[in-house]
Amino acid sequence: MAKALTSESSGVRDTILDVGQRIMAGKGFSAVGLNEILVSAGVPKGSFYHYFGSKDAFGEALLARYFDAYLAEMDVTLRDPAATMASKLLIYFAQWRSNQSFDDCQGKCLAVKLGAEVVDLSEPMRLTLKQGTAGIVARLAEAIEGGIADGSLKVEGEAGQVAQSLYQLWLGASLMAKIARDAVAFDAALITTRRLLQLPE
Amino acid sequence: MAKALTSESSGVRDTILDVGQRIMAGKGFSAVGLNEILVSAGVPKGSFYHYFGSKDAFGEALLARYFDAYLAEMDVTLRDPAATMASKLLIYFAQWRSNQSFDDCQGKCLAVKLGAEVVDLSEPMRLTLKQGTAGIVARLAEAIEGGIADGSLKVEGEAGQVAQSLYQLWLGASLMAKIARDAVAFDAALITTRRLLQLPE
DNA sequence: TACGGCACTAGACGACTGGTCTAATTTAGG
DNA sequence: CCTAAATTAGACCAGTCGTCTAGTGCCGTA
Repeated sequence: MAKALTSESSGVRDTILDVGQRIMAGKGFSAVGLNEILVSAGVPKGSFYHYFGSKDAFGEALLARYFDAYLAEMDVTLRDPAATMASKLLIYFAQWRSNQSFDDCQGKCLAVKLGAEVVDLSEPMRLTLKQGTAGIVARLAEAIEGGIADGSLKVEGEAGQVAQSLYQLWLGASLMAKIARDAVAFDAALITTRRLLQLPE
Repeated sequence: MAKALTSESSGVRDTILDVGQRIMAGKGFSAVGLNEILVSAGVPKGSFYHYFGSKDAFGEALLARYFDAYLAEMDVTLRDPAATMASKLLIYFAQWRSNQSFDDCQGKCLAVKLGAEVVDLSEPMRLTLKQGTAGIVARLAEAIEGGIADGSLKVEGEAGQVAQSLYQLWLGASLMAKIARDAVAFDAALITTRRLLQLPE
């Protein structure tokens, strides 16, 4: 019955994760009760503690799964051999922007939505976040180095430092976009991104 | 009794706000119950609803008060006539960094800590956040224009766009600092800040 | 001194939700 | 058909926000 409503990729555990991610991406971690997730997933409460040790452990699994998928998609975007590194980076940021669009629902970036809240709540969740964001920055740094190598972009200073700054810039832009509920933050971030990578406007 | 523990600047209302801010800056909004705040403040529940209509209204007052104080302090920092605009901006960001230090408690920036969580929870809180952050960006833009005028810095493009990007950059840096629990994010942000303002390293 | 009215405090209470856990049930294997 | 593991049902109580009724103390006025 309720199963048909979900993607039902591989059993109850993933269903809970799917639904939980959708709801928590909207309302945050603490504000969402297990009940809401479980009812919406059509899964009885008792099952939850069969698959997860606690709400915190659930949050950790949720973040880990999220970053796995995120990094995999990022690799797809940045690995295309038919494009310059600079253009692939611009595509990546364009995707970022549209992922945070307000049409479907605002903001699927869990680092922004849950990061600040969860970091002081659970050490395992913090470490998962730390590892995931480090992976993103590392890929960005690699892409920048690739762009220098293929001549499609230039940076002042170290690629790693620029990568870190770019990620922070877009993280902050996502937060501002959520606060202001418009996209001007992304416009500003994009202009600054081009400037830092010394790309034509 | 319990009064002596607080600053007791001007009555119960401010005490509740003081204590609430301290606790929520650590644990977030939803994760903190009124009880915890009120017990810690030595104020009975009945008083709370005399001063505030609801928890949401309380959060709104909290944010409004926070931004008032923040903008006032920012004005003090940026208004000193004896320094160049560039050096005042650098002082501002140095203050930002030390405000988010891990010694006392990590992170007093409520825009980072509460922003993403609260924005989808309460429209009044969102608008307070929007107004407050807009005030910060406006002052930053003004300072950049002043710095161009006094010759202490230069920017490519519009001052407002650079101001917006700088704020986003530091917002993101604060989030990363919370996640990683170190200050490398601020180092990166500072280097990029100097670059965007065309200041010597 | 007496009174009336107001600002505020006190904290019990209700209706409900939170996460957690144990006991019961279903399911699968031999 | 019996055992053992996988899964579920729902009890459990501490905690949630918010309401409500007394009660306190302090005014200004007379």
